[in-house]
Amino acid sequence: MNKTIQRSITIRDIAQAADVSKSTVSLVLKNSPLIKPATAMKVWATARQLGYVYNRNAANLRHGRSNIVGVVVNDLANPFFVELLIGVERVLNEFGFVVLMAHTAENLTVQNNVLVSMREQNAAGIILCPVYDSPDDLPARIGQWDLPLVVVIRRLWDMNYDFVGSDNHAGIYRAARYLISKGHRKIAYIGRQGRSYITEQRRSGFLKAMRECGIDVDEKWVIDVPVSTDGGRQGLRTLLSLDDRPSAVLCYNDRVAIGVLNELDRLGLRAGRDLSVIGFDDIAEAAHTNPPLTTLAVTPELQGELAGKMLLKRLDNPSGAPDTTIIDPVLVVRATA
Amino acid sequence: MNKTIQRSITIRDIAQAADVSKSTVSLVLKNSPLIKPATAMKVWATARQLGYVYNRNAANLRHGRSNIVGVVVNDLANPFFVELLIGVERVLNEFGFVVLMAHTAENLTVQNNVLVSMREQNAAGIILCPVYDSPDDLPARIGQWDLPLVVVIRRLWDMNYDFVGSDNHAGIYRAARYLISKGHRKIAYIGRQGRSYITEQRRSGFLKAMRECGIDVDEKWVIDVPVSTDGGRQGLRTLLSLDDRPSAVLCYNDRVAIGVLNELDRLGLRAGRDLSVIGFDDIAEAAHTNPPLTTLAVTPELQGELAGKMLLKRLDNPSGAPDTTIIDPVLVVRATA
DNA sequence: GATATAAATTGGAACGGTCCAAATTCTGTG
DNA sequence: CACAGAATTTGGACCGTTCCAATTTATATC
Repeated sequence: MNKTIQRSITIRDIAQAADVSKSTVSLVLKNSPLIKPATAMKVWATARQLGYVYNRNAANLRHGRSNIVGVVVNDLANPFFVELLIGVERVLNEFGFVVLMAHTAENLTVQNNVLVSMREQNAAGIILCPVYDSPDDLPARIGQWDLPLVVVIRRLWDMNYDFVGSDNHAGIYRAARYLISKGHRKIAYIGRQGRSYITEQRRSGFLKAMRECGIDVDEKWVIDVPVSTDGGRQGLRTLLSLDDRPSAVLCYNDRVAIGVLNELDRLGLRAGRDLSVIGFDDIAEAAHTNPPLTTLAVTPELQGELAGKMLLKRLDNPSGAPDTTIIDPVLVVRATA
Repeated sequence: MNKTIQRSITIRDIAQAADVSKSTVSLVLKNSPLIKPATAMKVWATARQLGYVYNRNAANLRHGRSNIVGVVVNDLANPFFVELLIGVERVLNEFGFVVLMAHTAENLTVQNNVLVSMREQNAAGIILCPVYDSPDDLPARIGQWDLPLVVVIRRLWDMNYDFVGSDNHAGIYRAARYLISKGHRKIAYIGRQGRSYITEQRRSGFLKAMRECGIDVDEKWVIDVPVSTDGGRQGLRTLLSLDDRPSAVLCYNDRVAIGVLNELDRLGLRAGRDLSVIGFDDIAEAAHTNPPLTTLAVTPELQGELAGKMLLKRLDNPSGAPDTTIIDPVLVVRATA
């Protein structure tokens, strides 16, 4: 065991061994065209031979930017965000960036800490899905930090920032119209507890479709639950306890819908036959529920990729006007509606 | 718009403004007891006032260690790993570390790149769930990099490293015994395609239970599939196409089991009545499948926490003997068996 | 009030790269 | 062969912190 404390190999060591200057080595490492190929070869060889490891810390310190991108996500328990994360990660990796991941669990304090931490870490940029009750000026504040930012999925009331997300209003509207076209009139909506832009958008999409078709909405059929499978179960129980039961239910997202499906099954009812159910997101698992879930596809992984690319563009051009990409949800009809 | 390029505020700026030396400021920032409280107050105040941001890059460069921990995970499409990740992240965060996340998608090349990248990033340590066909000397190689490492979930044949995982052999064995005790004799096992320590362990747990009970295993009932919902579906179809069908099926993990459940439902069969099904992992979603899945609970989130803590311990004591924690799977009986 | 000791503070040298302006070595041309 | 211009290479300052040894200041003791 050679247990001497070994100072790590630096650019200088290579320089000495290869008989060039450290500047040359530096240039070689970044594949500069200034260097004569023969020299480059020689340097690479000795670098490899000495077991050199590039020190990004030192590099970052000097030129003031890093290859770290912070990604903050709030609910990894929801596969939607995981798929998003996968997309982001793939794109960023491809372009030589590395992902500093943080999970806020919908906690505002954690979110703040995490953002500060990423700033200290000298992140090149941030991809953020804000906690539901984030202050409206959050993006502006991050902007003042000179930290390029792309907001994903959850738009705040303020909209002056790069954004990738889906058209929540149009999505739910489309699903509602579909149900109506199938002859449903007694349609319930299980929404999210709490106020936010996205929550309002979805609810209003539902209400608009109903209004347009001249269908009265019994307010008992519009309920709010926590966004989780348990929320879905609980929502369904509430609806089934009514004297006048709906014949179809539109859910805030797939997680909620899966809870609904589960509760239905428990009660010996069959989704699609006894009650139509539609979700939102089309997470991977929606194709494998029993019965398979009819839902609105918003391609989370693609959204992740788009967000990654938008950030890269922003890094190239920090001062351009804010960009926005909105995915139009596609209704995927499976077995539940 | 004040658009002058602003050099960022450094420790020196604070020093000047607060009329102390930069060394003092440095000491204050790390809450050194050497500093007189009054001075510390003053320094903190000016730091806040100037909008100072700590530069971890510089700090890391100087003292040679960072607060970054690399977490490499291979299959985020499997909620098991996500839950693990959540656990890891929470613990590390609590202790001031930050997670550099990487997703290898079971690709050995990606895994290598990612590890190199983390090394360049000067990570304090690594938590790694190795790609299935990782070379056996991978942990040793990382050890030579002087990079503290905790391997999770997937043990290689070599075992000389910190490890957190579950007892795969005992888990499947227990499930098999349970099925047998329920009167099943025609039990199938849907395993994983490819060889690895963990794959062998599970299969042998199954075979051992059968042997012990003097039950012949029809080799047509022991099949291998890709680990995915589709793998599960495909496996079930294969089994149902046999002249002699099994009455129960043990699955490599919950994802596979969910595929089985889905295919059963599609065929109008009911898991638990027409065919008993048991999974492995007890991912959150197992409680919400239709019908709810009987499975082996291995508490992935807890395993993540344990792995995080083990790494922290290793950072404290780099030269101690390798540590191992094995979770004993608990059979959670729901509706499918 | 002098002295010994403890408590606070400080300047300067690292850490390992990148950047820049200047120096050196090559080319091709007359 | 001299020389301009291009192609390569190079030394030294610098990025923002921490570490260390040394210095200054405060406190206790006689």
